[in-house]
Order: sequence, then structure tokens, then C-alpha cells
Amino acid sequence: MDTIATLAGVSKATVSRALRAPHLVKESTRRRIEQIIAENNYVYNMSAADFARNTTTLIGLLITSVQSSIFADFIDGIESMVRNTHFSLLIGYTNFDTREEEQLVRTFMQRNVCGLIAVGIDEHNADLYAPAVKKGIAVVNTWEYAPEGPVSCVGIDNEKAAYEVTRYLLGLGHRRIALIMGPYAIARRVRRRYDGFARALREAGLEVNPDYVVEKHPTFIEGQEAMRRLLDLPSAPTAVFAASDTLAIGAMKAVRERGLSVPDDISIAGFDNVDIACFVTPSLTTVRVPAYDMGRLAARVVLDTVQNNHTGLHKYCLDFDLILRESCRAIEREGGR
Amino acid sequence: MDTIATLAGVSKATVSRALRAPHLVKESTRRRIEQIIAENNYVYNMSAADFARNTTTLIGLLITSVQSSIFADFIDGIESMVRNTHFSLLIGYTNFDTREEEQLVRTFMQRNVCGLIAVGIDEHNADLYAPAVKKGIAVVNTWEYAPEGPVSCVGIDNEKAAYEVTRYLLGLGHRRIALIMGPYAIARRVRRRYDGFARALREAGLEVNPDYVVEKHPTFIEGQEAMRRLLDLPSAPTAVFAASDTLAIGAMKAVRERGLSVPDDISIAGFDNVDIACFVTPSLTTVRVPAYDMGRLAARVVLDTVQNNHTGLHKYCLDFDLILRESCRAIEREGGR
DNA sequence: TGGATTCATGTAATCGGTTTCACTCCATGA
DNA sequence: TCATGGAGTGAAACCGATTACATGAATCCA
Repeated sequence: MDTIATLAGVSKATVSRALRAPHLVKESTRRRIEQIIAENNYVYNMSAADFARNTTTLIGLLITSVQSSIFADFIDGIESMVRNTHFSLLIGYTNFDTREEEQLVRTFMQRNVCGLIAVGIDEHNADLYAPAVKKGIAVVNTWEYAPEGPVSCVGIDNEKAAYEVTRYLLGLGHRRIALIMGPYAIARRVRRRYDGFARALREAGLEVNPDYVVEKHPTFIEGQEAMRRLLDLPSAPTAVFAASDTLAIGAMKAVRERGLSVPDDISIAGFDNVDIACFVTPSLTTVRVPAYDMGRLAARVVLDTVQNNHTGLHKYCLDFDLILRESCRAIEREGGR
Repeated sequence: MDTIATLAGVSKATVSRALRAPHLVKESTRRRIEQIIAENNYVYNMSAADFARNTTTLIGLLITSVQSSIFADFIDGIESMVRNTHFSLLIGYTNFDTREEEQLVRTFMQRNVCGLIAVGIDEHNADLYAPAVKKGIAVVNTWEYAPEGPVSCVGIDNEKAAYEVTRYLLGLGHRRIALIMGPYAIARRVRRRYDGFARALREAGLEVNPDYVVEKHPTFIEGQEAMRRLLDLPSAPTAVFAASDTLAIGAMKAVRERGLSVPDDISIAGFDNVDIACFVTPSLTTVRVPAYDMGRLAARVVLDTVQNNHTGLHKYCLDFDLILRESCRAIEREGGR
């Protein structure tokens, strides 16, 4: 930059301004500087700038893993906001492990990120993010709408969504309804889905049968395993609410391998509406989670906070949709089994 | 750090060494420093360190998008190597767009990354990475094994894989074989798959029918569209090689919606072996691409180069496997249609 | 026992931007 | 005509680590 300054016959202060605050520099000067920069293929040193300004244009993302495809949508959304800005995205996996999460937050703090986007900041790890908040970093939690939480959030009402799915299954006449979900302890969003499921049953005068609640990591294989276990029960469920499409699709396979049919013998509903949901047979009844929009909005909250110095918390609750397809059917024979 | 130094009764040079090169500091001193750091919740300023050392511990990743699930595996692999190191992963989407790629490389250079991992550095954009190579950044191309390329690479022999799939379909008696693939111009790995497909046909005394080659972006929907087009042909193919599982699964839906059966009426083979491939009905015959290992290895090449100052190019060719499942079948009726 | 070597640490320059403050110049309006 | 103010720019301090070099102490070997 010193070289550029000399060549342009100005001070490096002016060069710096020409790049970061062009409105402070005379039009002609700015153009001269830009030309000289282009001619001398000078590379702006963002590390130096970050250091001098004691902040960066890095946004840290904390996510369990990108495997679940719904998370890919989410990242796409974030990326679409970040693209064409001078911000960049740092990605870190928590692997469903609080230790890793601590480690990542620490790393991101050391890297002086200007924002943090997380999937699942819960009550018990909120204080993990407290130093970041105190430092003025824009922290945004996603997936679960938590109006009372200590950080900004962009999410949906998971309890209500699960409630509505369960209500739908009840409305089809099902009484023996099982739930396959992510590990209960893992995240508030998971617990909220359980809550919604339980509330719908309760309101219908039913109890939650512990045998009908299976906790599994959201993969196809574990969905299959969960369903096998349910099918082995003396009184198998007639409907299954899988709290992710991945689990649902795995469960569908388990049903097929027993020679049974979805939805004739067992109805299955999913959650997420990933792309594949309408390409499996039967196509999957599920809840559309606006993951892409959630990502966009979360990124926007960060950019807003940073660029416009917009302090204060943002709280967004996005809509979900119940998407009815072929995998659920009204129960025909009255009286069960 | 000055504060820590004062409290510990040493110079900040010693503090710095205690953190970055512990072996240079006496055991007792190091422990005292560490304790004081813990007590005073000091946050190491990586920006400052990066600036001082004129390099970073950031690795830039250039990828089209993480949508294709196979890329999620890939990133998982990278992440698994990066985790528990002091390196971090910067992610950037190229969106199948060379402009974006240029922009990203520029940004990553400005951010002073120590390594770049890319999916698809081709002949025509190799010079885009030349400045990075010249600067000493570890650049690793992935997916396609290119022994003669100007950068390190970790990939598979896409030509051979496509050749083997096509040979397999020919071996089942198919003669009217179509190819659905990503946009031809997009990447060498795509062209190589075409080459392998064409070679197998040629060796069997067949010509590539231009109507049988459909270029689509790798999504379910575009796979469905491609298959519809093929089914509308006066002489539809009896087998389809889709150059990604996503396309294949989309194609399977198009077949079903015409009331036809996979594999009874049409055989379909995919590429990638994504998780879902064995959960669809029929399960998908495909090529296993070792995406996770590719990611791990690519990251390892970067870390090796940076940590051990290991210059020179690394070239790795990984194995693929043809995975036979239910979606392909020997043709029964001789003489076609 | 003296010289060489190694270990442990301190001193101070350095990295390349940003930003505050000061200054000049010129247009404006009373 | 002169005070005022804004636009445009420069000088220089500053950010917080790293690291080359220097120094003193301890250890080793002949």
C-alpha cells in the first residue's frame, strides 16, 4: 500500500480511504489510485486491516454437520446473503458435542468474528455465548424460535409444527402413533417437537406410550433401526411421526423390508421437506421448514448489526407448512390391529 | 498479552512462545503463564498473530454448493481433519460460475489463506490459481485425478468409472443407453465421465446418439425433466446412466409417473453412492465415490504442506467401486422395443 | 577448570493497514 | 473583506502479536 501511495503521489492514508471509504476521496484521486492498484496487481491485506480495526468480516457458523441436507439449504441461504459482500463464512461442526461447541466458540472469538450463527443455542449453553455477546458480536440462534432467549433468533415454532402433524395423524383416525426423533437431550428444538407431539395426544385423551418414542440420530440407517424396533413391538403403531425426513425415509425402508406397505399398513410423516421428500415412493407427508430463508435471515441479522451498528436483539418466527403427500392415510379398520 | 506477561513476571515474548512454541519455555514458566491466562480470561488475538506472521491458519474451500449431499460427505471429511487443529475452514460457493470463482480466489488471497481446496480446477481456470501457487499457498484440486495438472490433487478416475458403469449396462444386454450428466462445459470431471461413456459404447461397436445425451444440473427435478425428455423420444433408451445419484433418483420418478418400472422397463445407474441411494425403491446401482476420504486427504495435503513445509505437488488417485443394487436388470426381450 | 554448547528469556523491530488530528484550500454568506 | 465550514489530504500513532538477535545461566566435555 505504501508502494501504491508513492506511485500515486499520495499518502497511504488516502489509499486506505480510497479503498474503504471512497466518498472521502476526490473522484480523480480515487481513479488514479484504482488504476495503479490494477496495474501493479497489489493484493489488499485483509489480515492487516482486520488487525488494525480490531474486528473482522468473518462470520462463524456452528452446526452439527451438514449431512442432513436441510442444513445444506440453510447454508445456501447464508451464503446467498454473504456472497458479493466482503464478508466470509467460517464453518465449524459441533458434532452434537458440547465440548466441540465450546472449542469452536473459543476459536471464533480468537479469530475475532463479527458474527456467530448457531443451530441450537439452548438454555444450558447460552452462557457459552455470553462472552461473545458481551464483546458485541452479533449472535444469532436458529431453528427454534425462542422469544425469551438472550440472543437474536430466527426460527420456527417446533412445538406447534409437531402438534399439527400429530393432530393430522389423529384426524386420520390413528390412535397408536409413534415418534422417532433426535436425541432428546440434544437440543431444545427436539424437545419442543416432543412437547407438541405429547400435547396433541393428551388433548385427544391419549397417553404417550414410552415404547412408542424412539430417540435416534437423524440418519437414514438410524431411522430404519428405529422403525424395526417399533415393528417388533407386540402392538405396533399404525402411524409414525419421524421428526426428520431422513428418519422417515429410513423408517419407510424398514416397513418395506417387512413386506408391509406405507401408507396402507403404516402411515409415516416426516419433518423438514428436504428435496428428496417428494422423490421417494410414496412421497412423504412432512413439514416444510424454511431452511433457506432461515439462513438468509440469520445472515441478514448479522450484516445489519455489523454494518448499521444496529444493536438490540432481533427475533424472527418464520412460518412452516404441513405438506400432505402420499405417505399418510386414514385408518380403515376400526378397532385396531 | 502484555498484561499476562506483567502478571507472570515475564516478557510478552515468553508468553507468545508459551502459547505457540511451548518447547522453548521452561515447564514451570509455561504452567505459570497458562494459569494466569486461565484466571484472567485472556483471549488470544489470532488476527494479530496472523498479521505478524504474514500468513493465516485459514483454509479456503471452493465448491459449487453443498446441496449435492455427496459434497456434504466431502466437507465432513475436510472438517474431520481440521477439527482439533488450530486451522479453520472458510467456505465459498462458486455456483457453477467462473466469475464467482475468480472473486472467491481473490477474497481468499486477500484473507491470506494458507491453503485452498477446490472442487474442479480445470485447464481453463488453472491460471486463476497460479498467483496462489506462486505465493506458496497449498492448492489442492479434488474429484478428478489429474496427474499432469499444475496443482496437487485428490481425485478418482472419472473416465474409468463411467466406462465401467457403461460396460456393465452393455453386459446386461442394453444397446440403447442414454447419459444424463451435469453441464458438459462445467468441469473436466463431467467431460471425463462423458469420455468414459463414449469409449465403452465405441468399443461395443455403438455410436453415441446425441438424443441420448442430456445435460442437466445435478438436482432431482432436473433429473426428472431429463428422463421425461428421453421417454418422449420415438425410440426411448432401455438403460440410463445418470452421472449423479440425484439425477438418477429424479429420473426414477419420471419413469414411475409414466407407469413404467425400474428396472423392469428401464435400468438406471447413478454415480456417487450418496446415503439415500440404498433407501430408494428400487435401490440404486451406482459408483461409490469416496467423498469423505477425498475431503480428509485434501485437508491432509494442506496441513502437511503448511506444517511440515512440504513443498512439491501431491497427487492421489482414490479407488471407486461399482455398487450393484436393484435398479439395473438384464434386458429380456431381444431386439428392443 | 575453561571454553563450548544449550537452555531460557528479554529487547526491540516489525508486519500493513486504520484513524485521529491537523492543516490547506476554496466556496459561501454576512 | 473576513469568519465559517466543508472537502481533501498528510503525518504519525496505534493495533498485538512474532521473531531475530542478544544475553546470562547452566551444563557438558576435554
